[in-house]
Amino acid sequence: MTTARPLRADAQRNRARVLAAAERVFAERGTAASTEEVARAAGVGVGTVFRHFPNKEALLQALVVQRLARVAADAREHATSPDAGAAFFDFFATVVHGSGTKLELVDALAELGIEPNEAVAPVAEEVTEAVAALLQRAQHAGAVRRDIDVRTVIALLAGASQAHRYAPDDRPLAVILDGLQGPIAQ
Amino acid sequence: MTTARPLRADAQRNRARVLAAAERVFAERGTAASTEEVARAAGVGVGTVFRHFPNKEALLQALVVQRLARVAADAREHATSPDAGAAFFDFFATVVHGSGTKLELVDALAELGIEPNEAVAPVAEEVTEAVAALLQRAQHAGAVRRDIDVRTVIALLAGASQAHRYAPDDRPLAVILDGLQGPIAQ
DNA sequence: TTGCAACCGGAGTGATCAGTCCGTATCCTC
DNA sequence: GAGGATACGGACTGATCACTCCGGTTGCAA
Repeated sequence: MTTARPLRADAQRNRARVLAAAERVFAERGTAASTEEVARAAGVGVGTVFRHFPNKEALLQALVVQRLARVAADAREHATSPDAGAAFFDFFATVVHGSGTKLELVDALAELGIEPNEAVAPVAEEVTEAVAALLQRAQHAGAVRRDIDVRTVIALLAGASQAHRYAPDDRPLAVILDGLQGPIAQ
Repeated sequence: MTTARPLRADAQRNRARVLAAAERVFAERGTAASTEEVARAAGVGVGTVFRHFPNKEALLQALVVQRLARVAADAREHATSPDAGAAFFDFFATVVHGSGTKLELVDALAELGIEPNEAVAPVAEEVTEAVAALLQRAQHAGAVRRDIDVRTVIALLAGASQAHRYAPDDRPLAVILDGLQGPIAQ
């Protein structure tokens, strides 16, 4: 909890550049891309990358945190909508469409032998809470079936994003959204 | 199309051992695990691994082919069931449950910069055809909505498997299967 | 403006990994 | 069971990568 002095202006700028470059590079060439490649894309030396992120794992984690934070923000934005059902479904679609390579990173981390740990946990919590709020409201409004929980919704978010990569149209998403409303009443 | 002479007995045995070991090792430790680790797990020298599979990429591909072949076989098995709807849904659930790390490998290949190429294409075709047959029958029987195609089903198979990893119960699957039947008739 | 702490770049280091090579062992044919 | 073809093991090689280190640069406070 040591509140460090604020970064110097150039350091702040470089940190942001590295993060942005890392997102591009890892999305395009996979997480096996070298740190040097990231540095080059950021217009920065490798030393600078490692000064801001002690190792590659930390860089990957920072990326995951950034993305999860965006999802949480998306969820909170949709929370203000008057139509509870639409809010939930719009949010769901937004995440899937904007996913790109979003959830691959989580897998990448898992593959590297890192479980969602202390660095990611707080944001994961944030996401869970924001989605839970959205879900509960939609369920109360009768727009979403009542027999599922946040955990299931988040799993389906990951699943829908994955499906979207295999068939980049909206049909898989449509099927899942229909399923979220409930089984067809015979 | 050069039909090679059959492998010597020990070569055949070793090839199978390597494949089995590779499946275990890559599932447990990710595809970044070294070839030497695979060799050790197979009780074999690295040279033997590379004799059977010219490079790591080829080994990964062989694994993917093996798994896709299993899915195709599963699909064909279910094709004989008298209940077209149950056949389709049972098949879907079987793949998701048995997936384990099944579809991660496809991603792994993609991450390595390899698209489903000539080596994988024939099996992919097999899977597509077998699933298409199952789907068509289920649609005719009125068990599955008519506005989706094989492509979508396969994408959902991948998505459901992914979701299953995040929430290893049957709720995500149930949602997707419900969605496959159709939207709730308001 | 000056002085110094904070930051930068990138050559260098050690470790790891995919893939090769060849002397040795094993299988199979006759 | 002998001989030749086939396959094996594992030390070795070259390339690559994560990460370090330090001489030089830059931002900022006074």
